[in-house]
Amino acid sequence: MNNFSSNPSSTHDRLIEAATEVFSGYGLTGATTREIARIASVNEVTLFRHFQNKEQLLLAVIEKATATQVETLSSLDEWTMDLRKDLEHYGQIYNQMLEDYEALIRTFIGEARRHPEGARKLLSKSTQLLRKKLIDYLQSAISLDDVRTDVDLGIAIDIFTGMLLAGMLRRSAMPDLYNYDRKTYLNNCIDLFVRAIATPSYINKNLDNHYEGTSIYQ
Amino acid sequence: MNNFSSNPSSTHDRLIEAATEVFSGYGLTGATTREIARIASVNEVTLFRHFQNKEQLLLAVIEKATATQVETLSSLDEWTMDLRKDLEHYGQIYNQMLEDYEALIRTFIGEARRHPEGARKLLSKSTQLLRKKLIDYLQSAISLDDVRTDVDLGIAIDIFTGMLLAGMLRRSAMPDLYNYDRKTYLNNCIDLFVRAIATPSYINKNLDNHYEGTSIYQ
DNA sequence: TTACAATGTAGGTAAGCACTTGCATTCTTG
DNA sequence: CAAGAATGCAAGTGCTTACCTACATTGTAA
Repeated sequence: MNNFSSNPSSTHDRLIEAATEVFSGYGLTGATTREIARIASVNEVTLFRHFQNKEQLLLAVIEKATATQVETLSSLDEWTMDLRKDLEHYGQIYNQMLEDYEALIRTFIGEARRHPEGARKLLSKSTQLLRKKLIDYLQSAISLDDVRTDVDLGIAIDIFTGMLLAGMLRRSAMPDLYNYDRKTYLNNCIDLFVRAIATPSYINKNLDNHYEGTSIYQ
Repeated sequence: MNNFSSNPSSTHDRLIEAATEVFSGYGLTGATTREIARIASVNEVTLFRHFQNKEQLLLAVIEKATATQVETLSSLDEWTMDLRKDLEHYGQIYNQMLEDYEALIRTFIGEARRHPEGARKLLSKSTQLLRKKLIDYLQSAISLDDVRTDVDLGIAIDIFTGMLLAGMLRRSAMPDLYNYDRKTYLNNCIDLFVRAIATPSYINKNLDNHYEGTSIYQ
């Protein structure tokens, strides 16, 4: 469900798309302007007519990608206030985004330390947006007595998104090594997370089938 | 015949060390044999006398790194059978390993898809060792009624190590963006994880200070 | 001392890279 | 149609790369 591109036929946009593909596939240093031009079905000289150099092209790729991500996330705002259901929804969207941009994300994880300063900052933009949204949501879930008051929401969110990121990396790097699929992993993440941050009352009402009869609480 | 020994500061070993440093810092494609030789204080020709080509050198680097990791993990076997304490211990060791090999791990995450087949398999070796150990441990914790029976241990472990991996990546890529330190993050991961997989009885006995008096279980 | 293995030095090759120049061709638009 | 803008094409520049060849120097062990 790759969702780059807005005006596919313009040379400028085709170059950005091609660059996204090549940067993703060969890394920032491994990508060549020749190959990018070839993929865009454009002469290499044209590439340099549109972008001053390779780095400017990279910046354009980043800008486009983060804009798309932010756009996707901004359209999300309907909460059902059912903790487990809402997290599932968000988790799915976020996970989809991770998979769409898998190659690019990998590339940046690998080269973030040594390459353009702006890259990191631009990348963190969509991350921060999601983070803020989820924190606000969990805050309201606390008001409903669904989430415990002694949870550090910022860290919890980072752990949650981290689980999904790590899952994506694992899945795509060694697909045959683990005997469960994306959906199963996602469900386990959410179950695990909800169980970890929810109040006993929420857990008792919504989750436990195994232990409700044998509870030691009294 | 070439009979290069494994003398501590032998040319061979110095080359591997230097290669580790340069591969880590510049990426697999970005690393140059010139720079590796320079760091090893060795002529570039000597590098090619010891390793047939750049790729063989890379394989040697991987082999050494995973051997070190496996060695570290193998020396871990004393469990106290205090779930939270044991996970804390393991989490610290694992996290330390992640930080020690941060640069190399980043590089491989970035280039695992397009580079030597053996790399992935070698990398997964130490991962799998740890995974197996932790699964066995959690299995015994189930016997003690500390961990719920309806937890998929394999997935749970992957989620746990994933949280730590993601934390390391986040910390090292954008250190100033998050207002908590490694130790705090680690503690939160473990708390969260234990609370997610433990039985109500374990949680009640070992964790809850806030809710024990107001439990809705009856 | 002799012999040999490990290393250094100097120079080179063939390829690939980002990026440029000059000019011809097409496309768009008034 | 006319004119300017966007693109193609051929060739080339200067640099860097992995890797090689030939020969000289050192350290070590018999």
